Amino acid sequence: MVKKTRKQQIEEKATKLFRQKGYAATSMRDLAQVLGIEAASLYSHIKSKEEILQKICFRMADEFFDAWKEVEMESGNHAAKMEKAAICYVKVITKNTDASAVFFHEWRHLSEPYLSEFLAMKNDYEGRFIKILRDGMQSGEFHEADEKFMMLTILSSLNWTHNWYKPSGNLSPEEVGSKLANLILNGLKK
Amino acid sequence: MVKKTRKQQIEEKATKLFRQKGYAATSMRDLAQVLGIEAASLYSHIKSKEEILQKICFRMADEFFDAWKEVEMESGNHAAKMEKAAICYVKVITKNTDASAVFFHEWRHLSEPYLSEFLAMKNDYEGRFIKILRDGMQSGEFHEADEKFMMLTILSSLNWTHNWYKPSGNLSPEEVGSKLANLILNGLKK
DNA sequence: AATACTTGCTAACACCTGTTAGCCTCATTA
DNA sequence: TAATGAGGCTAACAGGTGTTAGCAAGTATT
Repeated sequence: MVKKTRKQQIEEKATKLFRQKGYAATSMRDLAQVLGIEAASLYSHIKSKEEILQKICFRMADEFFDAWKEVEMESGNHAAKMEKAAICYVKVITKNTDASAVFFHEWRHLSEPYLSEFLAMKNDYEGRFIKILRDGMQSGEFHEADEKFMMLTILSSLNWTHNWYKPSGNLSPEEVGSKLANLILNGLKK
Repeated sequence: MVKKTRKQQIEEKATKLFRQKGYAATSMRDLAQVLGIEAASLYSHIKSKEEILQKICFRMADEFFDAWKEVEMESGNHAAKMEKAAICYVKVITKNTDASAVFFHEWRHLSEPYLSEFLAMKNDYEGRFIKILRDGMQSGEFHEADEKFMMLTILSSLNWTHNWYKPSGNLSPEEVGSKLANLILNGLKK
């Protein structure tokens, strides 16, 4: 167990609170209370409330991009690539469901220029999924359909993982990602 | 064009703002400004800020339950039932994407006893989806899999519709629901 | 022993929050 | 003509908001 700095502790508790109550509805006094200190004391460690949100959002974004490297190494067909993408994506989400929930729901409270930067990254990432879909359609591996529609639908299923995944459950992140990919690729029907 | 009461106008603008900025981050003064009046004047028409949220959430819930009646009339196999459920669900969402967004994201700001009532309804509704899945698995129509996992994944795809559906687009709600059902039932792969 | 860093405090700031009280005006109805 | 109700106003409330200034104690480093 590595010793955590006070700043890390603050970010951790803030992540939990932001998830639970939402960013806007969480006050610095709420956060301070959880840590057993006064609100003003927080500012010895952090610059602002929004700085915490920025850290959470951009750290998660970094992790998603990092995980994509593994996807690029996948040399199978497009279905294999899609499965790999799902697994890597879910792995990042399940590693920290609190931060993921904040990442998915609270980014809109970022102020400029962070908001624009965030949206650009989101767009970039979505484009990578679209590419797999497009390539798979062109090669005849996937059904022809609206790529963007497909991408949004697939990502929404993957995103939702943060809401129900429990590390204590009997499914590993890889298994969850694999099962999700299977549902997406092969559907419900026999 | 039916003449709208002031109260209806307030709820409409509030829905838009709650969606845009979130419930907690929307102030009564924000809302008043959009309507061109003072914040205090709002209280000639409404009881409280939360009352607006309650109206939005429970009206949407009612619409979802109403729409289910049509699902119950479906007499085909379980795949047909699932498709019908998806279509009816999407129809409700697309009819008012603003209210849907608030419904899906802001319900946690309801206070008791409304919160508990809301969660009970949510649970009930999810149970109906689970039943279709379970029946379909028992009859051998669907692949065997964790029902709750399946339900959550399917609903998350359907829920996301509010985020990208534009009434101005070239897809009708029925078509969107049908395409989503097709992806869920048959998957991406040929 | 001197220095710097970490961590925390109290007090206060300027402003925003939802909401109430009391009053006024205007259009519709009895 | 009188009464009613819808719609809106100003002023104010009690409390919450993020944040800063200035200070103090303890711990680790030089």
